[in-house]
Amino acid sequence: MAVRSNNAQNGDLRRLILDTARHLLVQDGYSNLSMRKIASEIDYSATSIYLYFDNKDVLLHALIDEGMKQLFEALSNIAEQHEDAPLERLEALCGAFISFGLSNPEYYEIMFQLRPERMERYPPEKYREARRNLDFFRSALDEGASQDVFDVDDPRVSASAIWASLHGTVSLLLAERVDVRIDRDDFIQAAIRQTLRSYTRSATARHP
Amino acid sequence: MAVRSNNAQNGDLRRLILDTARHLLVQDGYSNLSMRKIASEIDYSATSIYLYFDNKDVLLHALIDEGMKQLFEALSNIAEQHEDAPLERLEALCGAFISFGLSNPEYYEIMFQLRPERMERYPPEKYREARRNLDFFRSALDEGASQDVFDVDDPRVSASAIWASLHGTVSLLLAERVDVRIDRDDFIQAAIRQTLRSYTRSATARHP
DNA sequence: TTGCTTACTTAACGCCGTTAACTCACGCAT
DNA sequence: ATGCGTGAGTTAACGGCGTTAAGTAAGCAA
Repeated sequence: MAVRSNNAQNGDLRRLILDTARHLLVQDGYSNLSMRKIASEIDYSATSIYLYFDNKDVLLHALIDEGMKQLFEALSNIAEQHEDAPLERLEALCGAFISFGLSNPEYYEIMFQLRPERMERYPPEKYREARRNLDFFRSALDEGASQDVFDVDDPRVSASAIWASLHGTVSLLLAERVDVRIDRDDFIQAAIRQTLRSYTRSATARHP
Repeated sequence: MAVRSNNAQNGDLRRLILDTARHLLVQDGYSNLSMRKIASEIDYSATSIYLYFDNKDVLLHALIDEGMKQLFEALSNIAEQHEDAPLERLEALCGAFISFGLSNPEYYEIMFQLRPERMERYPPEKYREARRNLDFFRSALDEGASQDVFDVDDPRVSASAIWASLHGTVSLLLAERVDVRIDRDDFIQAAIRQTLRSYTRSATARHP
């Protein structure tokens, strides 16, 4: 209870739970994150958490949301650094996505790697927000296409395909599934170059 | 115990466990697969399983192995159907990989989506075997490069990058994370075309 | 017959998410 | 001042999990 007085005055136990959950997630990983641990970390009973979150999934969704916002910030920063150079922007966005995943593996796991069967369906409003991150890629493709830098059929589909490629790259790296004899940065560069090369209209153009 | 007499004579309880595990995995998914359920399914005590498998991870590895062999079969079949057409072969391999993932989601999950922290490190011999699957892609690139069909720097790296792209595609589809407004097959085709286009040396060649 | 081995079971430990029932201090109306 | 409702938090319990330690019973060898 002495401990408890550390807490911000009162009423925001919810906030405290969320902060602690984030902290434990990053420290111990998703698979070691439990309601009981979160509770004991802040000297409350496990059931207290249920006063503020319906269940573990809901708590998790709140964390996912934080992660999506962080990713949005990262991509947003990158995007405005290359405002009128779609190719460079797309390349930088790819790098930023991968780097976000590699620097925040625990967030990445809950954001993109949890199968839906183990999780309540992602609520639609949040889903929409999560998709904003994809829009950075779509816009870059769109603008690039109109400037004749890119050769794109359907930017929405292509953006998703790019995302898939980046997601695979991050996933394999996080799962340590890439051949150890392959240099990590070489692999990342190859993945990005592979992605870009598919859409860049070469100087000796494809369309006559 | 009446039930028990159904079993193959004796001694191959190990086999029975494995078959039951596979069955339950496919039926209920990885997240619902438990030692206790496997045991109760075959009317043995949960601890019996430990007479044949050191722990759940080891049992899982045995299942992963089965999956890897299945995938190998699938890719192998495809590869020999396009023996001397590296481009068509690569395209077919991509399609086969994705189709394997989508038709065997539970296998796919344990084979490629489990994070290593929740699993004992994949034993090196099995790791090597798993990598044989990647060799189909590497060979296609290799042969394609020597026939001047592909423009490849390092086939080992490129094969991994292709794999990443395919893995991302399957993962997003299985996790139902692709924009619902995008047609599933369009997405798959886009992903494959994106991958291929990065390596195909266009008729109006890139290198002068 | 005794004793060893093999194949399996029972009981238990310490985790987990979650529910139901409770306590108890505070603020308010009487 | 007294009683009461309410909100915030608790304890106890349920049924699940992986795993270990100890026990048991049948079969076989000497």
